[in-house]
Amino acid sequence: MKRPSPDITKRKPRATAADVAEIAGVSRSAVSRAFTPGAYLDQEKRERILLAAHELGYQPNALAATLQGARSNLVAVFAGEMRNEYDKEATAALIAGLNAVGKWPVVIAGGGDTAREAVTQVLRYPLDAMILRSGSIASEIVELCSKLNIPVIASGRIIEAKGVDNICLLNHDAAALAADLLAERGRSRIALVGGPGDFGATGERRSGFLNGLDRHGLTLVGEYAGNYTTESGYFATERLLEHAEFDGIFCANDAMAIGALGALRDAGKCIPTDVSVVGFDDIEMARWPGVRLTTLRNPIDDMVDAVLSSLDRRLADPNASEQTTRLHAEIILRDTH
Amino acid sequence: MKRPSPDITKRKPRATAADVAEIAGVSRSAVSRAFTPGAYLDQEKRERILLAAHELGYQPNALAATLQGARSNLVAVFAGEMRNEYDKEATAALIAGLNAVGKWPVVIAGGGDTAREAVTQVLRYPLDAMILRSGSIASEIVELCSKLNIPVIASGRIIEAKGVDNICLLNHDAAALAADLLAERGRSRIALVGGPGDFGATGERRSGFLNGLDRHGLTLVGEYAGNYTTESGYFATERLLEHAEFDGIFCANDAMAIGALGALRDAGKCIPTDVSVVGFDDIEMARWPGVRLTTLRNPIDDMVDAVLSSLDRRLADPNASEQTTRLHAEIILRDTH
DNA sequence: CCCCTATATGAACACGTGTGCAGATCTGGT
DNA sequence: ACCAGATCTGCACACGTGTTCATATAGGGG
Repeated sequence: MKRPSPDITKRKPRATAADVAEIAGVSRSAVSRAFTPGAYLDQEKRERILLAAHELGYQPNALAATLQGARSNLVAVFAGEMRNEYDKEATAALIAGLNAVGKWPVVIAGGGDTAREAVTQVLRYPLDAMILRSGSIASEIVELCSKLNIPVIASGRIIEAKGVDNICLLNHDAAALAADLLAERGRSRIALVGGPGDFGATGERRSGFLNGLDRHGLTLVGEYAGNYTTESGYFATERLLEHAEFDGIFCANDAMAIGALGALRDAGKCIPTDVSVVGFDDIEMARWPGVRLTTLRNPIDDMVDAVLSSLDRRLADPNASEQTTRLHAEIILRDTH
Repeated sequence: MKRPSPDITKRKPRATAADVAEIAGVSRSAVSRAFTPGAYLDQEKRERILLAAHELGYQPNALAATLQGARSNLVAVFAGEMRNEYDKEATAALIAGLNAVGKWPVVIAGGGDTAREAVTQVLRYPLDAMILRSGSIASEIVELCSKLNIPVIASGRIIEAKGVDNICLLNHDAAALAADLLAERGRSRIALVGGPGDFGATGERRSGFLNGLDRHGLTLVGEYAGNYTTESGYFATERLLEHAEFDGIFCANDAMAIGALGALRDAGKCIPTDVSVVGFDDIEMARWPGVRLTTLRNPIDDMVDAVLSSLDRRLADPNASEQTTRLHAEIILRDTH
């Protein structure tokens, strides 16, 4: 009954297989086998062990198991700043999806130096994979993971690197659909609220939209860049109203489109009679009464499915070649076009 | 140079301290010491080791360290369904806060049986703590954690149980402030959009509001329960407009208040001239142009600070007595009251 | 020269688990 | 009664780490 460490600040350690073995009157190996389906073990003995385990709240320590080569089932998710609604919805769905298949997401939020340090620290754990939902410091992360043989899955942007799987929307095609929509409504004086240049999808959506307009012989009458927040959409639209006359406007995401709706209404415009508004993403808010935004759905469920299947593939065969999955947007017609 | 397991499906294992020791020409112990600040180790040798480690991308396996009694720094966060904006914002902030102090959140989303199973699985890891942001299956979780000596911190609801710390807003007092606000504006015919009964804060906010009204000699002219979504706020307000005449309305959260704004405007009411609207939480959207909702701030930063300091306290002294931290709401005056 | 101390180093152990191995027991067929 | 095979069980090892322990080396004061 010796207590090697009478340190009062230390928590009583959790029950171990040896503890269970003792009170169940069996060997430690038997306890391990009781938790291993298909292992040879007397039925009556197994029940006795599980009962004892339940009493103590014992479960095998997943980390100790890792040392024998078992998968950790821990997956790092680098979520970035999550400043806009779409990012939050997508991350929440991804977490739920991982949970559903028995993978446990260790989530890193934020950016800059804090995130860099966080990623480094998290890599001290034996991760099954790293999922990137933010592009910041991506190349450093990829390099670190590659040294550690940790598969990387990028979602929402393309990262060209060895061993990185990509899941990304066909932004170009989707934005072209927005142009079709406005043209078919007979809109001819079109404005654009774009995004910041440091995000890959911004350029794809812009060029896709311009391409689509071109197919209908249309060009932009005005353009202003926001930063994907609602406030910036409001502000951008105010500026556009000052300098140009337009009857259709495409915003590179829904948050900005909702800002645009506010600015147009405050300016006395009637939607969609005076101006058609088309957004991008189909966030929850776009469905709300009083908003009912026409938009292009950036399909979160498809994204999660693709990430999970990519994860499966990579775990089954670590040497599998890189794979890029491109997702298709769907037109959602509501009341603003 | 023997390969005990030529299994092609198995990933090449990460570098270990022994690998680093070999290429640096030192003992394995020296490698461990190189990563332990303050340990006796020749300066030149330490540099050589760190260089070799960097080359291999080596970092000590945090889980193996756990076996010697080190903290895992893993913290489970049970986030629930995250159906409304406030939950998403609060969870994102909590994750970022944990990251900032070197704790790594393993996030569980969802509810029901899936969540129950998920919690059980996650408890196989040696967690530093369990943070609850959802009340569903709370009592089961608390019992499991108590057996495993894992401290539990509940945020957003009070859980009366041994070893559980609580962080919770003073909902009653805050809702009473909303009543003051409406009364001071001279509103006399007041309606309420409440929440579902299975959430503790709902009752506190309702009784606090009624109490506040009573202090001004006012009573409700109408009441309808929503489910904390914007759609339900819109619907509830429509119903209230059918059956009662009111000039002030309090909604138990901002999402429903925003729905109420939509319903009131669609009914031709002018805000705040005809009707004052007060929400609860101060989500990001409440600040948006075109919304500018008057509301009561449910202070996320304070919540995160309280959770972190509770975590600190619990880790420093596992036998510390339970602690309940009550947070204060702040009145945010904008354009709807 | 010796002695004491501060510094440096590697061997060995402990942590909790899964599993290979060898031995024990049981089953059923001749 | 005997043997082959199936079923069961415990011992011992490996996994990657931090730390104690004993030992070795260097430095400084007498």
